[in-house]
Amino acid sequence: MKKQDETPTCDYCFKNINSIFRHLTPEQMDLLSYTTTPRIYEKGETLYHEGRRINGVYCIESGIVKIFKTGFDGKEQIIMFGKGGDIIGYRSVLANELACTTAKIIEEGLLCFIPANLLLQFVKESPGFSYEIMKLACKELGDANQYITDLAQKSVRERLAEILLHLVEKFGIDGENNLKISLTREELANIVGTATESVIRLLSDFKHSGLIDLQGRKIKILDMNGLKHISNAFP
Amino acid sequence: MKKQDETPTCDYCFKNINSIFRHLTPEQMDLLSYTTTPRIYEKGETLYHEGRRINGVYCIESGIVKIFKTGFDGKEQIIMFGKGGDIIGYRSVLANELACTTAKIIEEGLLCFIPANLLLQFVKESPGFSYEIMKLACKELGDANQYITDLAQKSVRERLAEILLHLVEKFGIDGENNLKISLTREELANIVGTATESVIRLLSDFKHSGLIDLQGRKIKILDMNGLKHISNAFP
DNA sequence: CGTGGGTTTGAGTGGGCTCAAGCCCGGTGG
DNA sequence: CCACCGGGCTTGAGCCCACTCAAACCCACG
Repeated sequence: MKKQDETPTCDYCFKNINSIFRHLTPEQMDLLSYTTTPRIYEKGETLYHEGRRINGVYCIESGIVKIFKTGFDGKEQIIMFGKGGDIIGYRSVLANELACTTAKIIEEGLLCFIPANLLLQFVKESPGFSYEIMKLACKELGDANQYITDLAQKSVRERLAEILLHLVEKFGIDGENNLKISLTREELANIVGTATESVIRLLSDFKHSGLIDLQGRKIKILDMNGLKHISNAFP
Repeated sequence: MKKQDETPTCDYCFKNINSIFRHLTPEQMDLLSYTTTPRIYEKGETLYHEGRRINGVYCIESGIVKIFKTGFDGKEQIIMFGKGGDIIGYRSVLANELACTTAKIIEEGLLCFIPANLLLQFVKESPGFSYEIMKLACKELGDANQYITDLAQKSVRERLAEILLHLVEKFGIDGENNLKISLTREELANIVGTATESVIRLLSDFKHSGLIDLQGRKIKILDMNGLKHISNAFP
C-alpha cells in the first residue's frame, strides 16, 4: 500500500526474456518507453468497459486484473486474469472491434498503457512481435476451447476443482500452501459459472474431505492430486 | 455426389476479395497454388485429430467441416464449423502445439492442404497476411468468450435458440426458409452442450410455439424474432 | 454500536439428465 | 418382395444436481 517514490519502470513487462516485446529493436524499445507512462492502478479501477471503444492495450508489470463479460442479467462471467507480464486488451484493438470484456483491477499494481497506433505500428514493422502476439492469441484460443468443453460437459464440482488448480498454476502458493490470489466466493462462482452458494458448499465439502483448508478468503491447498482426481483434467 | 472431371481450383479460397490471402504478392500466390493440391474430401473423413501433431492447415473451398473436442467421457463438444472461405487448423500450427480439436467433414467438399512451413513463411514475409491471421484469431477469441458466458449463464432453451440463429447467420436458409446445414440431433446437442433428448424436446417445443417447423433433419425457420427473444441475445 | 458487504446454512424446487422402451425409415440380404 | 436390422429420433418416468429464496452470522469500518 505504501507509495513508491522512485519512478516506476516497466522492466518486467518490456525487457523480460519471455516478454512479447523481446523482438523489438532498441529504437522501437526506446519509442515504447518514451510513449508509455506506467502508473499505479488501485483496486477497483476499471481499465476498459465492455462495449466501449478501446484505444490501446495495457501491459501489466504487477498486480492482478480480472477480465469479465457481463451476462444478460448483469451477472459477471470471469474470462481470465491478468498478472505481471501479461498484456491485455489487444484482442479488441487488433480485431478493431469494441471491447468484448471489462477489465478491472483486483490487486493494485503497476500497469502501462500502450496506444493502439503504437501497437499497430509494431505489428506492421516487426514480424517477430507480430508472431508473438499471434501465438498469444492462439494460446488463449486453445484455453477458451478447453473451457467451453468443460462448461458444457463437466459438473460444477469438477469445474471448481479444476479452477483451483488453474489458479495454483497461474498465481502459485505461498510457503504455507495458501493460494496467492484472493477472491471473493462470488468471484470464484463467476469463474466456475455457478451460484455463490454452490461454491461455498463445495469448498466446505472439499475442506471436509481434506483437500483444502479455509481461513476467510485464504484457500490452503492440501491435496493437489485429490483435486486433480476430482477435476478429471490434468492428465 | 457426382465426380467432377475438371481440375478443381481454389479460387474462392485464394482469390476472393475477403480471403486472408489477398495481401500476398503474385509470386507468393503462385507458390501457394503450386504447393497445394486441392482435393474432394468425403463425408466422414477426418482432417486432423485432437492431441496429434498437425503439419499444416486446411483451406475450405466448399463443404462443411465440424471442429470438436472430445470430453472426458468421450462426448463431443462442437467448437465451430468451417465452410467455404474458412481456414482451419492454424491455431495449433501457429502456437506450435498439438491439435486441440478434431476436424471432420460433415458435408463433402473441396479443400486444400497448406503445409505448415509455407504458412509460417507467409507469416514472416507478409505483414498483411500476418495481420489477417491475427484478426481471424482475435475474432474467434471474441466468439469463444461470448460462448463461455452463454454456457455459464444461460439455460439450454436460450442456448438452443441462439445456436439456431447462429446457424442461420453462418449457413443461411434456402428459398423455403430451411436451414442450409443438416445436423443430427446429437450434433445439435453437442453444440449447445446438452443431452440429445433435451434438444429433441426443445425443438418440438419450438415447433408447437410456431417458431420453427421440422421435417426430419430439415429445420424451417418461421419466426426469427421469436427465437431472438428466447435467446436473450442479438440486441 | 449500527451498517453493509461478504459468507454460511437450510429448505424447497425444478431444469435438465439418465435410463428405458418404442418408433421410423432406409438399407441389406435371403 | 418381405423380413430383418441398425442408426437415429421420440416419448415417458424418475431422479438429482444445482439454483433460488430466505434468514442469520461474521467482521471490518465509520
